[in-house]
Amino acid sequence: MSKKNALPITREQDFAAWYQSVITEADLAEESGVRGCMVMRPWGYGIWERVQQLLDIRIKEAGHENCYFPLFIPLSYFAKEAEHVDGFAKEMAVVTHHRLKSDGGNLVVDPDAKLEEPLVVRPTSETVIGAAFARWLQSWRDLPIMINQWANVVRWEMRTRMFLRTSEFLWQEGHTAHATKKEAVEETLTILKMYSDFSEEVLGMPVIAGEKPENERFPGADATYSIEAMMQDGKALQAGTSHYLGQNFSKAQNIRYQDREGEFQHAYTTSWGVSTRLIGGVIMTHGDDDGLRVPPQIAPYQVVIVPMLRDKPEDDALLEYCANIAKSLKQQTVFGEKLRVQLDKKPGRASNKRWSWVKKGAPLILEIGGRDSAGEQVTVIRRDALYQENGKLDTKAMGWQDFAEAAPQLLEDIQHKLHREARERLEANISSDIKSFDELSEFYKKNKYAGWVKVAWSKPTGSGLEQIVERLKSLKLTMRNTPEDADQPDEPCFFTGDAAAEYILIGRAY
RNA sequence: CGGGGAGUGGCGCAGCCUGGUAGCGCACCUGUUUUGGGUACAGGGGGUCGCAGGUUCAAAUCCUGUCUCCCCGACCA
Repeated sequence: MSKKNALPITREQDFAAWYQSVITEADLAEESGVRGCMVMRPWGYGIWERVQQLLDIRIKEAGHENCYFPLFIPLSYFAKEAEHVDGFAKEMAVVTHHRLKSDGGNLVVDPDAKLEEPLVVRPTSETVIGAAFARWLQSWRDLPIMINQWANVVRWEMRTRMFLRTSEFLWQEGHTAHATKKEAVEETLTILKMYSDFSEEVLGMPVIAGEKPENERFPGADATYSIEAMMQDGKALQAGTSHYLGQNFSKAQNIRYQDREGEFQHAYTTSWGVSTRLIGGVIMTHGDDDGLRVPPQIAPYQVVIVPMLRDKPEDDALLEYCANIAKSLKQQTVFGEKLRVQLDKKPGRASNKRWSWVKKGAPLILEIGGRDSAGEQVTVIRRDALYQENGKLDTKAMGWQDFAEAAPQLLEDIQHKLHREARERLEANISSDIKSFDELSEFYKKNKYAGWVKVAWSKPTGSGLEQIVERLKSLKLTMRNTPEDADQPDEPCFFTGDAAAEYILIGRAY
């Protein structure tokens, strides 16, 4: 039976257009008129705030403190780390003047107000934070330094997509300095684990954590680790990265200290971040043809009450009934926090309001009309299970007190169900039985949503690596990462036939 | 940055080729009707056509420049 969906387009028809329509229809964000910059609307920003709150707790529990560094970085700071500046030079926004003047009614940049030294709008803060580390660090007693900041950064990308790659984006960037390589590597991996757990547990977004190949490293890093999520079209999304920077930045920026013997030593540093890109990941992990499905832990509202108002005097009594239920629900605890409830009092047809909450992806929607209040009931809609088998909307009437008691469990069920669904999809779409390049080519030609392929490889460097990258590129493929928990391969290198060093995941990527 | 497409009331579009100062659907407002599932009818408000310049008696329509968005490519912690 043909069922009408809330979105104008389905994932099957056109995944990219579907993604755009979720963002529009769920009121997550919109274009701003400035290239690659978006306005985040309350529902979209509310999800980001939840991500911030919950991740911030974990960052602090892991021993870091928050602080804030300036948006502008003197151009000269970038000159110090050669690889780093090479990596970012092509995408930096630069401030060169500090004043406008009126020229025949038009505002123009005042050429007399040129800055002595141009200021870069930070694309990331290693350089400015490194300069601070150099000041802060004198003695071995000052280590480790473990800080984090929540900030916006700007990268002038050629091609932008809402949430996935915007010119300006919001993120957290952690920066640490340690006395030993061992400690710094441990920190890098601790954060990788933190990101991976956060993604699975809070976002319900399954990921593969592992090390990026050399060619995908952060500019200036000795090692880059990532969590890679699989979108519903089978493409990979690099959802978070953790970098071991070795002594590259500390040597370039003179981040050093005197050890117990009085000798000068350079510190070992790390940096790591996740961004608003996570929201793009959540959309493409949990969204369906009726819009977004927000995992309860990050839903700004977990239960939305839609009263069936009729613009008549009896509305007052209905609203009072709903307000009481909202009050009672708000006293419930779920995931260790107070339940978040919204009573949607906006005038308008209940059915319109319901579909708007469906599209936004509120986990539980309660529709409450006169018949419900008379029977002390509520009508419950689960966003993760909208339809019955016959294609009709699945609504279930419950006593309101029963619902209030059951709500925390229902929300936990939804959280787990979304995660499990996505986890199964991830696992089902990693192929490890492809053994030749021709097969690989055929595989991605045949399957629209092919997912990833796991192969053994010899991990060459230099031109050997370059060749592999080029061959993969011809199929629009990239190496994602080497899964942390992968075994040692007992088969030859997929690309060269030499002895293999490790397994690596290959896929198309955002 | 290269190739393609597009910018017309809040949204989606027609008009542009063959210049003559805007039209449709949805949304919105008012009224009536209806109402446990995205009600129906009637009436109404709102735009000078992305921006700038040019051609012309006259420009949404032609020309030039520019900005933004979408798709493909290159690029991409």
